Amino acid sequence: MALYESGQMYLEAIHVLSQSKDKIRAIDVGAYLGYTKPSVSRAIGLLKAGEYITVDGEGYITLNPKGKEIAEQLYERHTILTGVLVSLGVDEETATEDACRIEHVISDQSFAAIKKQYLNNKKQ
Amino acid sequence: MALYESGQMYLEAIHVLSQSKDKIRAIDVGAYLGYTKPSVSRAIGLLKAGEYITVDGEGYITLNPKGKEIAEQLYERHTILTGVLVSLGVDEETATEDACRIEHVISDQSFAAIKKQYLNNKKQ
DNA sequence: ATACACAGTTAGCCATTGCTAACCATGGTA
DNA sequence: TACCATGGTTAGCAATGGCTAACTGTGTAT
Repeated sequence: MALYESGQMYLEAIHVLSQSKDKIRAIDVGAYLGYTKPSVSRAIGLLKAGEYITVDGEGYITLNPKGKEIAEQLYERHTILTGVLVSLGVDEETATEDACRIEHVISDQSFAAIKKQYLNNKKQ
Repeated sequence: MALYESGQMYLEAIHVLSQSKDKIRAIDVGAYLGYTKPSVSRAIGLLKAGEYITVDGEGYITLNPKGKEIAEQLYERHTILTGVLVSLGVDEETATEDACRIEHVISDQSFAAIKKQYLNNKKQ
């Protein structure tokens, strides 16, 4: 089961939400991403089928190890990329939006290079 | 008439090809992008309808001012982003691939910030 | 009990953008 | 003339991923 950009967004959203709430349902994810219930419902179904998440009898969503790994990786990309852009003078909102799109298309190699440089700069 | 990511790719391809050839046809664009004739045919039709390009009676394609501006802007992004990644140690091929995807999703503000930083670094 | 609100699902539409199959038109060559 | 290569078009399929409309189920409040 392939995971597309859209699926990654949902995983990341669940991860972010779980940092401030302990019970997350589809409706929360939809509110966070600005998507409608049916869109979320389908996406959640696909992620469940792919074993990226578990949805309990009450509709509460948790990330499986597989999903969590992806979500955390994306979130790290998001954080670092936003940090890089902000450090270059880009405003927070724009930086976040751009990071959100770039995180899905950049290669591991390029991200690693950017991260290394960013952390080095920060130290000094 | 809206111009989507795909349309931008075609404009950029036409621009790049016109730096080494003076007569460009749909078939050349397809070969460059790795797309089939029907895909290119439709895309060219849309770009023509949107007045981004002109196609003469023999099928030769030229960028209109409107299309040229977009193509040049994208090409600049491509060049700079590739340069940035390479300067961070990313290999040429990966850098180009990533630049190709990032150039379509990054904001003007973020790109300007990256460009400024890159040119400054280069000078020293 | 009836009614309403809230969460979720199902069915099905639409856009973008690639593809294959199959066709047309033009030009060169046996 | 007959054939074939080349370039382009048309028709229609598929995947991703939003959307609306309309339904189900459950719990609360009048």
